[in-house]
Amino acid sequence: MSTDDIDLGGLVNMIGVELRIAQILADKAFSVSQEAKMPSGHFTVLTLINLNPGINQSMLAKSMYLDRSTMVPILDQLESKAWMERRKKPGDRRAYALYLTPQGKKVLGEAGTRVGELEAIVAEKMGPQKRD
Amino acid sequence: MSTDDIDLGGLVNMIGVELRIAQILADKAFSVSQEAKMPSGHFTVLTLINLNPGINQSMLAKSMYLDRSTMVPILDQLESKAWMERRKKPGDRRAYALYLTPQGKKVLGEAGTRVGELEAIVAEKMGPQKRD
DNA sequence: CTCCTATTGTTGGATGTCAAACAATAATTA
DNA sequence: TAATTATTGTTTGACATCCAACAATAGGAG
Repeated sequence: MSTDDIDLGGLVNMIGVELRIAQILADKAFSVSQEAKMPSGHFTVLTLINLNPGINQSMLAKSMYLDRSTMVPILDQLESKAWMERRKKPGDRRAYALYLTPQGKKVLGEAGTRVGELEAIVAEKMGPQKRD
Repeated sequence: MSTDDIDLGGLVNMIGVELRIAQILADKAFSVSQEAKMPSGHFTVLTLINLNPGINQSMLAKSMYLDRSTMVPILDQLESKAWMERRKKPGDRRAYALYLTPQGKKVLGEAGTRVGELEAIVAEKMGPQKRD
């Protein structure tokens, strides 16, 4: 019995399930191909900080649809690699202002060039009907 | 500073990120609206067993793009609710054959009627460009 | 038949995520 | 101004998921 023999019924047309499968495939393709061992989420974080220097953690989390608390260990890791840093925000003693370090910008630049190609591969892999 | 003010750069066009956001919204809408407190994955499991009576755990996991090991606790829960059962498979002493119980079919039927409406709501919420 | 390989379900460890609670600080209201 | 409410970053606990390993069983090669 191969996977192709399974009756998916109306399930294949349910939007939630479709999206779920598509996202899993996209994530998998990304992590497999990325030799710079950076989770896809970390790459997104670096990109957003680069585009929005001084952004705080809550806004960053919101823009990625992640919880604030989820952001904390991610930023801890990126900061321990010295790819970005938390600076105290002038005018709000609760918040941090996030900035990429020079090393962070360098890493982001190198990884970024590969992502364009990868997206094309993922799009191809999903097939035309799913991508559309 | 609202979320709308964040510069997403080319990120919005990256397929992986788009899918991720779409799926999160879909899942959230599903779980919020579902008064029968069943995670969306559990609903999918019941549907697939219903459509493929006697399917084994590995095939089920494969068809949902989940690991075999992930399936175990899900089935444990569904079985403890007496919504489906593991029967010994004749001819293969390693595998289980999965079947819905009468209660399981009843629950699935009730939940199923609501899902159609929900999918439409999710599609609406995402907006036409994202859905397409 | 006998060995070797593949498959099935399971466990345990690692990671990613969320939700709830918290203290510190900011913003709003009375 | 004083009191209340909201926000920020963090910790903790609960899940979901993956991967690697395992024992039991099945299938194939010799």
